[in-house]
Formats: sequence, structure tokens, C-alpha cells
Amino acid sequence: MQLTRRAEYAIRTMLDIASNLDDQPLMSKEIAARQDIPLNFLIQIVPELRSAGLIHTVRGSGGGIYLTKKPSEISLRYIVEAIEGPIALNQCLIGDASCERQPRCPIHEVWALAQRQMLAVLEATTLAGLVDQSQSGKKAGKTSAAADVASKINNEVELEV
Amino acid sequence: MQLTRRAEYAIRTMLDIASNLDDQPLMSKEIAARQDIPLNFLIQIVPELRSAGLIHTVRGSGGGIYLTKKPSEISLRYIVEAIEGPIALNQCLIGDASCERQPRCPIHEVWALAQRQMLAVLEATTLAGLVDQSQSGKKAGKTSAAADVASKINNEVELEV
DNA sequence: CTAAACTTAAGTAAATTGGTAAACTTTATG
DNA sequence: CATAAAGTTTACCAATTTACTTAAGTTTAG
Repeated sequence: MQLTRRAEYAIRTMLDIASNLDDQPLMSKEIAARQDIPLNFLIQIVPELRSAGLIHTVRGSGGGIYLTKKPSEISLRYIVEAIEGPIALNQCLIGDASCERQPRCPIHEVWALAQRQMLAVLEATTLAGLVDQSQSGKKAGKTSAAADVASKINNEVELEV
Repeated sequence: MQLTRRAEYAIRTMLDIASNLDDQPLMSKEIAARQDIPLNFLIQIVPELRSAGLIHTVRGSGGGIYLTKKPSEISLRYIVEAIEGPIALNQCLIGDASCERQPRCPIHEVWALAQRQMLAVLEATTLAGLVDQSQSGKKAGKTSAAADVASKINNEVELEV
């Protein structure tokens, strides 16, 4: 029931690249150092992001990594699923999957709803939104990416975590 | 990122007991057969539900299991956390946990929001709601427990899963 | 041609998952 | 009080996943 380190590192990596202002491609080594990711582990994650079409990589001296899309077009959901495959909170939500137990299993439907609620947040959150917040950082404006998302899906529930 | 079998079986077990109309305690063996749970596995789960205070067990011949609370007072969240411990979609959400990376890490806050959305559903879903739906089963009324919950938290997001 | 950079393919220790098995304790009932 | 029915406890296990590490490539700028 928890995000893997791989996916967390993938998110940090994508965010690191999206925050990069030069148009030089970034090297894995820099990213690893800046984001506290074991280099040899990151080096394994990068090709997965590439085969998912999220980044381009340039080999050889002077090479590195850059994004293939605009940060505003890359959602957290997309990044997570690039690494972990489709998100399914319950086994019965894999694929199109209606529960095999009953035509309409009540448990199945509750998990489906919980998952929709969660995915809505991950889908509404883009790298652009996250970068904005990181960069407004110390400034007066206290809008968080999460707050943006919350207002976007205009339905945050009051509940202590 | 997925519910374990243990927790799924725990939910089925609790729902099975809540659906029981007699006030005879139910035996693990019956429950296992009815809910397609390997008996020897269920037998391992039952004591966990008991130490979480969700059920009482009666030993010896004629013994079995019954609920300690009313089905309307038992939420899915409670059952899941009895088995898996506190739900945390990201490592940085364990405990009270503010992210150690930044005072306000944008990634952390997004996951916190996603988790609140998900937990709201699991918390609003009680065994009573699920039993209602199972039993209205074939009838005309098409209210699902999930639909009830959705209206309760009055904010379901449109999104294809 | 060589150092910088990504690529590919193994390997690995530890934890988790989903079970199974066996020995034990408690208790109703005859 | 004997016995069978029921839950309890403990231990074990194989497969998978996780989070890495290592090492031997390949590509390319300069």
C-alpha cells in the first residue's frame, strides 16, 4: 500500500529536470547527488523513464537527460505508472476487472471509488505545478501545488490524516 | 501500492460476520469456506482482528467469532489498519512525518492530499453500509455502498479508472 | 583515442507475501 | 472425565519484491 522508492526517485528526477532552466541536458550523476538518490539505482530507473517516453537521453560525453514534453503535460500519475505499471489499490481493480466474486461486489466498488479519488489528485498534479511551488518557495504566496490541486478538483474532504 | 490478501480476507471475514443474522458465533471454518479463504491462513488473521478489538472469540466446542461493535461503527479503514497498520501511501507520510527533505516538500503534500481523499472513502464506508447493499442485492434499488459513500462525501470526481 | 556518459545484464541481501503445518489450550457435551 | 470441537501459538517455507551494487559493455564529443 505504499509507493516504491523507485517511483519516488522517478518523481524527484522528473521534478529535478523540470526545474532545470538551462537547456543543457542533465546528467544522472548531478541529479543523483542533488536528489539524494543512489547513482547506480538511478541509472536503472532512467531507462524505464525513457522507454515510457517521458525523457530523451543523449549518450556520450556532453550527454544527459531532458524531458520530451512540457512539465504542464506530465502528471504524477503518469510518472508513477511509468515505473510501477497501472495503479490498482486492490487486486480486483487490475485490468478492466469486475470482481469475479459477485456481479457487483460492494467491496470492489468501494475500492474503485477510493482509487478514483486518489488518482484524481495524482492526475491533476503536474510537474509544472510542483515546480511553481518549489520556486515560489520562500515568497509570500502560500499556494501549494496540493492546494491548487485541491481547488482544481474542488472537493477536498475534511479529515485528519 | 496494493491491499494485501490478509487485509482483503479480513474485510470479507468481517462482512461475513456482520451479515450473519443468528446470534450464534460463526466458526472460522464456515467463514473460510463461504468466503474462499484458505482456512489455515484465516486462522492466522483472526487473532489479529481480535487483538485489534474488532471481534470476540469463544474457544472450545460451540465457540466461534462475533463482532464487538455494531456494523455501523466499523469502517473499512479500521479493518485495514487493524491488519496492515497505519495506511501511508508514501514513506514520508508515516507517523506525523513532515518530509525530511524540505520544510514543505511539494511532493509530500500532494501525496498527503491523495491519501486524505482515499481515506475519506474508506472511513465513510461501514460494514452496515456494505451489508445493506449485499442484501438489497437483486432488488430494484440500485444504491451501492460506494454510491452512498460518494454522496456522503459529496465530492466524487469524474475520472475514468 | 580517450574520457565522459548512458546501456545492459547480473547478482544479492533483506523484507514481504501468501501460505502450510503441527502442537497446544480451552470448553461444551455425553 | 473423556473426547471432540474450537480457537491459539509458534514455526516454517517458497516465491516475489525491494533496493541496491557490480561489472562489462557501447556511444560520442573533443
